[in-house]
Amino acid sequence: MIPITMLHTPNQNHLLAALPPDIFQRMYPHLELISMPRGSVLYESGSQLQHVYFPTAAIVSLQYVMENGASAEIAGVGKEGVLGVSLFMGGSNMPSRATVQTAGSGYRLKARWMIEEFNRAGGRRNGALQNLMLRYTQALLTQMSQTAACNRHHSVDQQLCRWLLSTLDRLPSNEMTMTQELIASMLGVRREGITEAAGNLQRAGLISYRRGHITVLDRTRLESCACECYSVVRNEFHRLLDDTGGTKHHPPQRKNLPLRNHSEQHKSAL
Amino acid sequence: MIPITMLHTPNQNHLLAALPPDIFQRMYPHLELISMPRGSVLYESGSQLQHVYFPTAAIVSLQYVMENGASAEIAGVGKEGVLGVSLFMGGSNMPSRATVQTAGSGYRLKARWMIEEFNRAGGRRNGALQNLMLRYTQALLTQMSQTAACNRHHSVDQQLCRWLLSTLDRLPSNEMTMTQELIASMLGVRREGITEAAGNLQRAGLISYRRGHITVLDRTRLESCACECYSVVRNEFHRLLDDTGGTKHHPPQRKNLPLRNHSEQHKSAL
DNA sequence: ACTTATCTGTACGATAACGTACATAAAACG
DNA sequence: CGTTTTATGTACGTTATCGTACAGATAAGT
Repeated sequence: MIPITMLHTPNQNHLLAALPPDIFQRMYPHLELISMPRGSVLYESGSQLQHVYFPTAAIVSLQYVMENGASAEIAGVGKEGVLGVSLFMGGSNMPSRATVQTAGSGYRLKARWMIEEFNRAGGRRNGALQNLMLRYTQALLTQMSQTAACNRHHSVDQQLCRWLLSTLDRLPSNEMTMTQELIASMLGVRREGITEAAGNLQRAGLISYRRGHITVLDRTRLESCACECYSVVRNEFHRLLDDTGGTKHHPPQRKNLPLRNHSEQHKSAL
Repeated sequence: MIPITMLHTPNQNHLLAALPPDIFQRMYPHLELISMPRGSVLYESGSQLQHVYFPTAAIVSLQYVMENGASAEIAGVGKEGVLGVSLFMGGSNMPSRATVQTAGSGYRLKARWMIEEFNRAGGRRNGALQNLMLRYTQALLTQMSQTAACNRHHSVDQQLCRWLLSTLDRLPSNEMTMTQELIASMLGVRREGITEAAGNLQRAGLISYRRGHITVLDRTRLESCACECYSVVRNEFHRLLDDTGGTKHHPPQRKNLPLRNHSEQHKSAL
């Protein structure tokens, strides 16, 4: 068996991979590999940030927990992102809680180091790290906006599709370890609602699952059952973060056609 | 009558007012006073940003319009904020549309000037403008998160209260010019839903209204009918932006008690 | 003053999602 | 192996919100 340390390198995180070599070299000795077991909390809402986290294999959920205990995921972060943007945005703590949703690993960096490097000026423009982090934050902003609109207008079925797809994008295979209960708490709905929605998808042959394991069988059809929110967010991430540090412009990648939602009939394809 | 130009000065916008004198002096000649009539669109989703806007009296709504035409406000911006954060975040266009919700005026600044000043390094740390803008963006992020969670879990009645309060905070008086139709499109609900919710509030004596004009009569009780979201966002804005440029820490201002929401009985006070 | 446009009130069936309760099934554990 | 825990399925009444339709009321326009 290959030693586990060989399986992990910082540039499995897309942001770390996109850094120019000189900055990465400077950062490297400060990067600390950590494992992120499912359920662990990287930081609580309101607590002081000690580190920023760059997931490589793990998926972390930013969720807001309301006073009555109800919760809702407002964004997900995987290998494409970083946790703790508030650190360099000037608030020293995050407004939400960060919980590991899919176990894996990642790298972390001390808050102080991150802040200093973020504020380091590179020539007449600011540093590439700052540039990258701000672009990521902008993408995160889009993700949150879309979540807000999605929560307002789209059905649980559509949101489940959206969630499955964006989770899939952060995973190496088409199988995920995930209970319906957990998905329900992400989407902020009842567990029974997920049972039903997932049942529909399974009957239609889009996914299959067994006690905590979901396998996506037909990604294309899953996309056509999801609301527009999935592709809007994905396209924005590509637009902002695909050209790694360059200045050339990307046109919007592609645009999914409208599918089905609250207002129209749905489940027709299920 | 006092000439209208006397009524408008840049520092009616809190961000402009919080700038250190030297930066403000440099910025001043580039600030352009504009009027923002209701319904005008400062920018469309996806369009290139030509300016950033600092409202003084106007209130602007960031709303996401879905493919089927349904819309939802994801954040509001008034004299406490700025429009066009994407500009310095690295995306050159916004993901949402910015519509003037309450007529008024504001100042704008050419995109190029803003970007250059944003990236100007001040000593070993970056400029105060950058610092301020990032803190504001962080507050905006909180607002969006909260909107997402609120859309998921809170009733129309609660959301109306929340919306009225946050609008009130951006106005000089306790009266606003606003139709139910318009509020409905902000909250992303039916107009009839607002008629009912507003009727409840009026019957309870918290507000009074007549064809497009709403007057808040009892702010305190209105707060106790709103969901926690209102105070969470307000406190975060204070925390991040009240100590203008200083480094001292604010504790959370105050914390409203839980009130009523979907899960509990509501309308009891109405 | 009269007409027209716009805004507000009300009603009613439809429906998505909820809360609750309990049954079955599949893992985990001893 | 059997027992316990955990995950999933199902059912049923309740509720918030929707969609639609239309009536009355207030402001604006001519």
